[in-house]
Amino acid sequence: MPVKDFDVVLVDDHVLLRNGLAKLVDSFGGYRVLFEADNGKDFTEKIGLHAMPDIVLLDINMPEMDGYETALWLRKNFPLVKILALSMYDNENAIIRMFKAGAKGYILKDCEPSELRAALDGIMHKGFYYSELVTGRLIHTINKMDDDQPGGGLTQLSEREIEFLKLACSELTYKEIAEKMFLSPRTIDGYRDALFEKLNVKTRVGLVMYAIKNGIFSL
Amino acid sequence: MPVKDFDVVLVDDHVLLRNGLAKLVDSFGGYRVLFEADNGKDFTEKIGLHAMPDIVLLDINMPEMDGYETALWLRKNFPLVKILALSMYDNENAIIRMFKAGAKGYILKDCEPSELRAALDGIMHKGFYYSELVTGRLIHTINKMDDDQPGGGLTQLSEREIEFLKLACSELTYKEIAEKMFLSPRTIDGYRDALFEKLNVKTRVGLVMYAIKNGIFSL
DNA sequence: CCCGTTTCAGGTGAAAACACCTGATTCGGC
DNA sequence: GCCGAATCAGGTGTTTTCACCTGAAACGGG
Repeated sequence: MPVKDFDVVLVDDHVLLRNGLAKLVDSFGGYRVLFEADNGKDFTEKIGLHAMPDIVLLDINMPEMDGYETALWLRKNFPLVKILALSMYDNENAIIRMFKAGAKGYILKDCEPSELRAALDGIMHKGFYYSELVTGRLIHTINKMDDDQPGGGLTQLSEREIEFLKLACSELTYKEIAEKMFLSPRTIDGYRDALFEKLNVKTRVGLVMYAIKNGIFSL
Repeated sequence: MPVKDFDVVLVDDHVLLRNGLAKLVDSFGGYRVLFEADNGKDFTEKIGLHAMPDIVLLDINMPEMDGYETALWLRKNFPLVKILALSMYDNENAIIRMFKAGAKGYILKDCEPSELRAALDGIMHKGFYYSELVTGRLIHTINKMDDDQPGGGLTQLSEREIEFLKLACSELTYKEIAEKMFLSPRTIDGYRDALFEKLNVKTRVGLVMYAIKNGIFSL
C-alpha cells in the first residue's frame, strides 16, 4: 500500500507560475496539489472547502492580501498548516517578516526545482528548511543589529506609515500627500524622517525601493 | 502518423516559473519544449546547439540580456523564429517595444494557461496573437499620441540616458551621479529634464518607477 | 495616577531637486 | 560644406526635500 501523498496548496497571483508549479509539485512524487488560490483572501475563502493541507506554498507579494498577512491569519486559524514562503527577492526584511509570521522555509522564485523539492522535504520531515540564502541573510542581519539599534532585527511599521509609504511611491509632493492624508505637511515630515531612520535610507527614492521590495507598493 | 509537435524554447530567469511553464507547454499537446535558457545571453549561446525552434517564449525583464535585446538579436540572426513576449506588467511602452522588436504576441505572467495556449496556437497558425489587453493598450497609446508628440508612440532612450536612469534608482544625489558618469552636474540636469519630457513624468520617483516597470533597473 | 507609545504639528536652515534658459562640441549623412 | 542629432555644460531662480529641533494631545497598561 502506497504512503499517502502530502497535500500542497499554492497561493500566488501569477496564474502561469502557479499552474507550472502545480505540475512540478505533482511530478515530484510524494506531493499532491490540493488546490490553488489567487491571493491570500482567495485562499482564506477556499481552505474551508477542502481537506486540511499539509503545506502551503505562499507567495509574498500579492494583491488583496499579501503573504505576510496570510501567514499570520494561517497561524491563528490553522496553526498546523506549514508555510513555505515564495518570493521574487532575497530581501532581508521580507525573510525575517515571513519567519516571524510562522513560515518554515523561504525560497526564491528563481531557484532550481531541486531546491523546491528539498524545501518541501525539509519542511515535511524535519519541520523546517533553511537555505544557505536564508542563513546568509540572517547572519548579515545579526551583524547589522549592533550598528543600528539593539532593539530588534525587524522594523515594524504602523498603519499610517504604510499609508504614507504607498503615497510616497508617486509623483505627489509631501504637501500633496499631507492633503490626501488630511495631515499637516509637518506631520508628513515626521513620518518621512521616522521612516528614514527605521528603514535605514536617506532619500525618498530609498523609501520607494523599500516599499516595492517589501510589497507595500505594487507597481 | 502523428503530426510533428512545434518546438518551443523558454527564456526566463525564474527557473521555477520556467520549469512549470515547460510542463504546462508539454501538457498542451502539439508543443514540445526544446530547451530552456536563463536569459537572452544564455539563449544566444544555446540556440546554435539545437534544432531551430518554431517559437520562443521570451521574458522581458531579465539580467544580462533582456527580452528586448534578445528579440532584436533573434530577428537579425534567426528571423524565422517566432517570438511570444512574456511579461509581469501590462506596460504600454514594453508592449510597443516588444512588438517593434518583432514579437508576434504579448502575454502576462498572471494570465490563464488557456490564454498561453491560445497565444501559441494563434502565433503558429495565424502568425500572431493579439489579446484584448494588447489591443486595449495600443488604442490607449494611439489616443495619447495626439496630446504628447506627433512623433511616434515609442520613447527611444540613448545609452547614456539609460545609464543615468539606472543610477537615478539609488540614493545618490544628482551631483554624485554626475561624478560616477564623469559629467558635470549640469549635464545630468539636462538628462533628467530630457527624460522628464520623454517619459512624461515630473519627479525622480517617476523616473524610478519607469525604470523598474521597463526592466531598466532590476531591484 | 503616571508612564511610555503613538499620533500629531510647529520652526529653521541647508541641500537637493526642478524649470527654463543659453551655447559649444562632435559626428554621420546629404 | 552644411545640417540635424546627440552630447556636453554653464547661469538663474523657485520649489521641494531633508536634518534637527521643539512640544501637545490621546490612549492603554502597570
